[in-house]
Amino acid sequence: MTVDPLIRKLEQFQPLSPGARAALEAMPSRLREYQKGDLIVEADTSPDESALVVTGCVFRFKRTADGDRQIVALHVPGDFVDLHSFVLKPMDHSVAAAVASIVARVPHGKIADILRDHPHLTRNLMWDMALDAAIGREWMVAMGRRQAPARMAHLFCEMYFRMRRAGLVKDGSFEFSLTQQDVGDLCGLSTVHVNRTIQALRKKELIAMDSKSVTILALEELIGLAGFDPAYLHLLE
Amino acid sequence: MTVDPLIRKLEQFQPLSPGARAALEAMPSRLREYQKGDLIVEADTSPDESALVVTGCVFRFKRTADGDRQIVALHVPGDFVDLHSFVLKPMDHSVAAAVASIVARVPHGKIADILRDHPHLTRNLMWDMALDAAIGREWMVAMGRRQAPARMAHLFCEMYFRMRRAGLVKDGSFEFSLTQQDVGDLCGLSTVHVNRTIQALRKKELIAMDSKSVTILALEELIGLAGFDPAYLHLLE
DNA sequence: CGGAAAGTTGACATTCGTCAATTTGTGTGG
DNA sequence: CCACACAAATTGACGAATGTCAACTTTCCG
Repeated sequence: MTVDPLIRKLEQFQPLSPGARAALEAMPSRLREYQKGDLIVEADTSPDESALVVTGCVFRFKRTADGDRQIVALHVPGDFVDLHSFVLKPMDHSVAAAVASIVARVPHGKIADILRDHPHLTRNLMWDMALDAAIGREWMVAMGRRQAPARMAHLFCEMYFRMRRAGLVKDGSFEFSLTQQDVGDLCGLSTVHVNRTIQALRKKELIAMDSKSVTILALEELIGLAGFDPAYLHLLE
Repeated sequence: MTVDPLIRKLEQFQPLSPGARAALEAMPSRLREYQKGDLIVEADTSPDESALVVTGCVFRFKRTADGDRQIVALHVPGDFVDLHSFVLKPMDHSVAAAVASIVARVPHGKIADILRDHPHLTRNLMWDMALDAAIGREWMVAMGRRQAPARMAHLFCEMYFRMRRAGLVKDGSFEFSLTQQDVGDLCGLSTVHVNRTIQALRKKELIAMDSKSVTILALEELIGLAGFDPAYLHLLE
């Protein structure tokens, strides 16, 4: 089912009642497919649905007045991308597909219905919002206080653990077909600098990377370089 | 009353029912006073209360493995500092007083009671959490994509508007007695660079600043330099 | 008055960005 | 299957932004 990864994630906070789980599973949504780069939600609009990643990878971004792009969040299957648009409108940022993705669009009215019928579920969703914010805080630390190699190593560590929670890591590698420019906009670096930093990580044999995926070759060393502590992801295992 | 600024802020989302407002006003809390630098909540602990700023200024910060500090949020009166700790524990960051401050500590149990009795209030609190996240996103853009002068100008613009919402701006100036080192840890810059950048802003006569306060001398120009768009603050006026 | 914390300055090193060119990869039409 | 077109990756040279270190000065407070 399309909501399985979401349910698995939400239950890391507290178990859902059978009724709440059933309500989520029955949650009406339109499935839509997007190609890499497609805009899913545009900044300044006030959507009446929220997007749930089913397959692929989706990011949220803002632009500065002079057109520079900064990616402010990256979402994997099971993530509720813009749950906040349920309460906070208009959108202060845009949402786009990082790779070819399938996204479920859930009407806000339905979310309201489910929360009315299952008040306890509210806590789970607040937990998810809070988790999102915690990831954002860690990105702030990375951008403000880590230099390029550690910053990118940190990104790869985070994606490794988040993809693993979604069950999408095999033999240390996971799908990651972002452009080096995308990575630059993620980390607040220029494309050229991203390129050189990736080469350094490769030379140290910490990661392998092609246009489709990233492979973690030496997790411990990568964690050390990044100064990574997975606590903020609130993983179970 | 200590919760007045909070109520005023929450009603920017949607009006509170008289019952909900009364419940907030009657919300039990211990008032505590902190001196500049005092730790209010420590990272890795699991507090059973959340902090509400009554007076002063409070920030949240994380440290990297090698001890560097990054401030990830700054809170003015009326802000619920760590509402997320209601659902997300343990804390992934610490909270400290940026200046001498009075803080109300509200037990999570009481928050749960109020939300049970006034389910609609939940939306207002989710809105507040979402607003917090929106501010964080804007900081990410600043740290990733703006250089020092614009980054600091952006900080001053944001604080100007947030302090104004809290009713704390007079003649373009507001209390701001952070150290230049604090500002560096806010913006992801070194103390020396902060110093030089402030001097540049002064020379352009955009701001005036002493150890206690900031005065905005030329708001329009400052906004232009920062590339500031207040939309993300969801101000009413 | 004394001392510590904060602010300021100069010299210098490093990181990172920009520009422009080149190479590699990838998909499409013939 | 080949040739072309275009996007992405890579490279080198250079300049700009920012960090570091070590002084020195000012402010604040007891």
